[in-house]
Amino acid sequence: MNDSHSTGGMIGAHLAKLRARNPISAEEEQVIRASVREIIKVPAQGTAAPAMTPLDVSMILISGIAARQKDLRDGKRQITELQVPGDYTDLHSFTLKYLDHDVVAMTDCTFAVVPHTRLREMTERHPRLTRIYWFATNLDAAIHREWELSLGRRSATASMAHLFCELYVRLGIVGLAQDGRFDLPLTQTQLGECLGITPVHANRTLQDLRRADLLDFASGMVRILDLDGLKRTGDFNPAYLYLEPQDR
Amino acid sequence: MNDSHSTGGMIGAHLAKLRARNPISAEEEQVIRASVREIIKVPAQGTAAPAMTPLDVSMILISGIAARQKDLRDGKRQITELQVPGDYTDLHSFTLKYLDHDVVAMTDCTFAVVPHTRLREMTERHPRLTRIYWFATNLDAAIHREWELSLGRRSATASMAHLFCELYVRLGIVGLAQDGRFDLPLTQTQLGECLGITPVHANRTLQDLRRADLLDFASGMVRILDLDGLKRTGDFNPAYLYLEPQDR
DNA sequence: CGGTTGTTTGATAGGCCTCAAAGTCAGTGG
DNA sequence: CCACTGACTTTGAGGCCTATCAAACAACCG
Repeated sequence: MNDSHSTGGMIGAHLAKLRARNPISAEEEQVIRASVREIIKVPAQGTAAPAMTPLDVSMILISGIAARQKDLRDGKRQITELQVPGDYTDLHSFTLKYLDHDVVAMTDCTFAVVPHTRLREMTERHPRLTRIYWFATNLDAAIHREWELSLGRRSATASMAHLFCELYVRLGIVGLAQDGRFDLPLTQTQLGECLGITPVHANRTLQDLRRADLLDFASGMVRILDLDGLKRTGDFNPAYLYLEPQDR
Repeated sequence: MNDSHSTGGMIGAHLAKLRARNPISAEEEQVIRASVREIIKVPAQGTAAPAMTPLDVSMILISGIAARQKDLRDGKRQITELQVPGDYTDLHSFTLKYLDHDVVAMTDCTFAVVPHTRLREMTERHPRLTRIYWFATNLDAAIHREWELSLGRRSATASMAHLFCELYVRLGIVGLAQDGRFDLPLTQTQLGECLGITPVHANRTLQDLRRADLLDFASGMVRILDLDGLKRTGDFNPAYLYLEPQDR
């Protein structure tokens, strides 16, 4: 039917993300691999999934950094969540039918494309996998809530620290962060769009963290120098990332 | 098994909310009614579902206003979503197993309690209902994203206007708002906790809207005087509430 | 090497916060 | 029936955090 070796072979990060939260059997892994129809590339700044448009596929991010973003009439932009490799960037389009936001590629990205027809089959035949993917979208909502807390109540410095902590954990799960280091090819403007601040203030906020010897962010590379201190200034508690494996 | 007449009979608002987005058959309605184990009351300020605690039931709000809220170390509080009658306030606890936030009663509330065991049965036997409830949690996430946009990019006045527009639509769906009027027994402090502003500023923001003849909010009653104007100042577009019925 | 994109710095402005106190109103009890 | 209380709303003054505007600096690129 589909060539699950050439396509399903690239979703190692996705399986790692799932397995960090629930056991996945060999049979389930096979179903997941077989759900992928094709692999596509989206260049930096490109739109992977447009808002307000009927969709019949969902996409798993294989490589690169993507984001959900919403725009205001006056051109102001808010990123509501960052996506890292392994994330199902628009699994929710399966039930929503269209998206209330754009999914955009922050860097050059590769995606695995999964037709909604196969997700529908999954809900008919694989209730446990269905619960696991339902959980995955609920995890996105939990991240949204934590960002609401940052946007509403945390200072810019605390929000920035919190964001780096979150990314360190999420990238670590899929093997893309270790020893306090990870690649993050985002501009300061884009970081500001995550935190609801201007590029100028994003810059000054990063300088704060640098001056406090908490982390260094330069040329797309993050070096966390004091993880405990960073967690403290960001009021970071990873419970909202649901890292303990559970039976679902 | 359970007395679905005495318990399931109170979820009319819930069915109305579901039917605004998808057809629900008589058989499915029966499954939903039968899923309710009991009805409980939670007094104003009480915690309906505590954060960070293993849960084995989910709850449908029957009457009253509830909220998801997250706290910061320093006591600052952020409400991440308001819940109105008909909403499944913690359906996501079925897959999350514990919540990253409290569900608190803003007013005296009544809830229908649904054991997770019955939700699990639903995922095994009723794939279409599963998709519909999956959608319901994705709708919560969409609301979270819209609030992120308010918190990050909208002015306090615009955010406040937007919030009233959202509540007018959501309460209208379940028959609790009409002709620009609805009950909203919240304090200005609580409204501020939704928007990430202080009580003092919430007060001044409400005065702005009053002075602009957009709406009046007094003694727990909202009167929208100029809905179009309110939508314009709040940059409100209801697309994120997914109001068109779809096959799921 | 000019052009473009992104970062950094400086000066000023403004939205929202903080602190403080007065005003309003419903409920309670003498 | 009138203090009295407590919760909430409103007003005022001053200050801080972040935005805005402008320009210089740095880095990459064809």
